[in-house]
Amino acid sequence: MLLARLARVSQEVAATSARSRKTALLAELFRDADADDVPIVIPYLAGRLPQGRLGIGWKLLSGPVPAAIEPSLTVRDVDARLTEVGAVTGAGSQAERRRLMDELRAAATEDEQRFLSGLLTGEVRQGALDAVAVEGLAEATGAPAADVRRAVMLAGSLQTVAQALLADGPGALDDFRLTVGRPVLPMLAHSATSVSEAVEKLGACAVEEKLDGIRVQLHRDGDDVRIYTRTLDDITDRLPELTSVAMELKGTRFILDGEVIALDEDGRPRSFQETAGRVGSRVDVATAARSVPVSPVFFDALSVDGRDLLDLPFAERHAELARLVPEPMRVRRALAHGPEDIPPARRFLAETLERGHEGVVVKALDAPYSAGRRGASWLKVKPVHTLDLVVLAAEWGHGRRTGKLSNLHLGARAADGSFAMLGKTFKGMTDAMLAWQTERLQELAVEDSGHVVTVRPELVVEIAYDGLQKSTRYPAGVTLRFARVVRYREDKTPAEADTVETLLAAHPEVAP
DNA sequence: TTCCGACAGTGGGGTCGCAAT
DNA sequence: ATTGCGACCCCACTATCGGAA
Repeated sequence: MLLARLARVSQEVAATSARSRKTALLAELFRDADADDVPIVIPYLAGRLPQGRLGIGWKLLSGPVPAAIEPSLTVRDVDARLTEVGAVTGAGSQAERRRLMDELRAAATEDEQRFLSGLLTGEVRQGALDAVAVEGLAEATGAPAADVRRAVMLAGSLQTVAQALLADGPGALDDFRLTVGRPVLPMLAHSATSVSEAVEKLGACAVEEKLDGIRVQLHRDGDDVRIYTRTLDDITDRLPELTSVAMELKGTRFILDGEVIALDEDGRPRSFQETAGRVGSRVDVATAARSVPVSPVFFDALSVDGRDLLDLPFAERHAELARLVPEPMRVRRALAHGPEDIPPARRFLAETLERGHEGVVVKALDAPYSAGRRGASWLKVKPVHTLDLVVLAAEWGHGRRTGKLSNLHLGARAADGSFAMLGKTFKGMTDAMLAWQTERLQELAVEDSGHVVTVRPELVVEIAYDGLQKSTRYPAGVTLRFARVVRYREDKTPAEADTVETLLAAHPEVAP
């Protein structure tokens, strides 16, 4: 298949907002694709590369290269050339990669160049990722969409399912079963604002500690242990202590779902930054493991002794987990049978926070494991802090926010009367707020670099955030975690905004 | 007709690894 | 040694489509 065809379809998909039309366009494309094209076409459409990380970013794509007039590149050509670029390492590699990329871009037409840049910098934005592609694939092959979706969850990737489907037809879906050693997309949680809201919604449920660590899926098949992240990357080599744990558990064939977290001597959680740094270290793992050991905490069992547990109710899966994993390695939990158990569930949340954890996840006891979905049967509850901060600047938005001032620079009052920047946020804004702030901030503008509009610090905005973390980037030495806009406070003056001092006092554990 | 679940988009900060400076 | 880039951890929230109620 020609890259030009892919680029054109991608543009057409982006141009329509109707999901049914997107699905139809993709179905048509899949019908025309060779089975060999599919492992490339599918990830390209979702803005991914089959090779995973290639080390090609905006820097390598900068500068104009004359475009070809006639399309000649096939998707397989492009894939092979990108593999070649990714394989270049060592001294002088930057220049060689540059040369190869310029060569590739010169072989592409203008439309193809645009698609390639989008692909390599993560800006495909056509309003169709894997979920829409699943629908398109079902339409193209006549397989039921639900069956395709399930096969994708179990295979952990759409492209392998697509390839099998297009080569062998709907019957190929039967080959995708839960397999120990092959990662499954993990189930995710929605948010709830309170424990009572979550319990009322779910009925009989477990209230479990939410640990601020790294999600892991642990597979053991005899002597073979594999560990995967939320995005199904294999991190087995980075967590030797988890492999030891897997070998000591009672069963010999299982898939468990859990979290790893670094704890201090008292069993209190270390900061997320420490856990993430540890899990991210892959060069000298032994040293990293000595200075920041991590502990696993499991909360679900997907497969035990060759039995697929995904469709069992959570209560039964947890019983299997309890058979395999001793108490200290299972997440702490409390059971709630209905609204009458809301008070003890609230106490459990309070105790969890007291122990230094993030919050709780409330899980319906009768729900199956919805792999790869943000199931409504898991609800997380975390405390929210708010602050009144001053807008110092704003950045021009991209994509659907083009022409709108989007990303706000936030400041708190410092001791000397100036404002100390604490971070940025683009979250929580409605379209109406975006329109309003674009107008208002331009009235307050003192400078526009084309990217950042600096304003007089006069506008107060209420910001919600999850906590404070250390920062080397911002002057106060701290930054807000997951900051989002709640509302503008036109009733407040900058002199009434919160101060750095009170913020640090509220979070003594991270104060510099 | 209204409601609601699922999805995509919009990017945030931090840390690590690697190559270049 | 330091800096810049890319990858990948964590993540909240809104808008929209289209099926369910």
